Amino acid sequence: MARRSDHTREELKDLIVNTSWEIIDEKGFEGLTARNIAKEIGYAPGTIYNLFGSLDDLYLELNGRTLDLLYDVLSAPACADPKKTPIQNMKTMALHYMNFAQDHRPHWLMLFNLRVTQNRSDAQWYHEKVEKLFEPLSKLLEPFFDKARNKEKQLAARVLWSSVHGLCFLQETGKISVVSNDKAASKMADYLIDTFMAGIEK
Amino acid sequence: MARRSDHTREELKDLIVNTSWEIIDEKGFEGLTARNIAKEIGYAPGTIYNLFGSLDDLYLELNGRTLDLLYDVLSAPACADPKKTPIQNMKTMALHYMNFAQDHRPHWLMLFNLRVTQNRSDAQWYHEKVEKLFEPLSKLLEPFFDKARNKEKQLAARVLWSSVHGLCFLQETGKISVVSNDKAASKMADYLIDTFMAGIEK
DNA sequence: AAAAATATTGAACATCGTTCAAATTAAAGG
DNA sequence: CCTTTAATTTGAACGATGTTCAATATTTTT
Repeated sequence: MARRSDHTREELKDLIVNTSWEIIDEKGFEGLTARNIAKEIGYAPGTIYNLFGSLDDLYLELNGRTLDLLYDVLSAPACADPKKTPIQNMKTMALHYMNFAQDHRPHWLMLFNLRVTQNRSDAQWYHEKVEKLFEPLSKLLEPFFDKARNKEKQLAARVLWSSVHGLCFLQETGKISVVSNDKAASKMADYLIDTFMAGIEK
Repeated sequence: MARRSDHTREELKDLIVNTSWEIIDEKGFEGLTARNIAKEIGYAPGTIYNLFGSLDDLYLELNGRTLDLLYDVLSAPACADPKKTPIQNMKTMALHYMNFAQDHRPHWLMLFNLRVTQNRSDAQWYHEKVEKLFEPLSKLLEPFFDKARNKEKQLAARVLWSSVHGLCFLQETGKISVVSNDKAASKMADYLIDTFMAGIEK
């Protein structure tokens, strides 16, 4: 039996989240079970329920981490290179997003897993992380909208973001196979950005 | 025990699919279990496995139906009204898609459920149904591309379709809450279509 | 009528999320 | 240092799930 002085409550929570993260990396979301986590951290399954009310709460925590990582990727300097045009930066950002989806596939998929946090009105902090996700793109859009059209800029950011995501999701999950070719996905994103931005400039 | 002369093999298959469809309507995808179906049709759970190798096979069949229904919606005359501009028709089509997602929510969600048919290279007939989904939009795009740019038209259709879907998905699942307002989703679709098509016309 | 072929059954298996009384460990009081 | 109280950890147990497959029941063939 694990001694309760082995970890503080907070340490244990971190341990569970970290271990869960690795399990997802190795075995995918399907491999993430209470018993699996327990075995890995050397505690009993019940312990997880002492720290997290349910696995859904743990999922939310994990998704929070994924959102943080995703934000880091989208807000990287490479996506806001002053030597490049905003449109070029947008394409880079879209590419980064798609690479993120590939590199962290199981974690990224988990964000959109319908089983996870389905009927829960997600925590406020979660919504804030989501909100932050639109900011890097919104900044790139600034040159195209004067201050009076700030609302439209927000709209454009969300629409463009969702569109790129839509491409990425259909491509990555293969549910509605949008493209046959593998590298064609980024080409589609480029086409979307070029066309959409041309429409805005008009 | 159900007598085996009650239904032919094909009748039984239809019975299972139809009953499953209703269960999903009433209880959502979570309520669709082998035991639930069996109880409803008056057979034992094992019978389902005689007709469908696994529940995944049944899911595929159900998704096929949803795709058929969705095609009917997108190819409705209202979405190709000759008295309206192609862009107006596109907006109608997008609205129809979003309404479909709302009206047949559990079935529509099932199309993108990651649990379903994950590692299976889906049947050919399934891919054909998916392929057909792009056609109505592709037709509306025809006036904007001459014959030499047919490839680009196909690309545009897929990009635009995926983009609208991306909006709809994020909105409907609430995973990445794109809009606060309820009816704002269709407004975003309109903005996307207007801007994207303006970019194409340029 | 007997035998062969086919269809149906439902108990059994492994697994899941989750609960909670009991056991264990740490802290507080005397 | 011992006893009592509080907090933590446990793991068997519950009700589910998808799936299997020997046994049973039904139909067809001989």
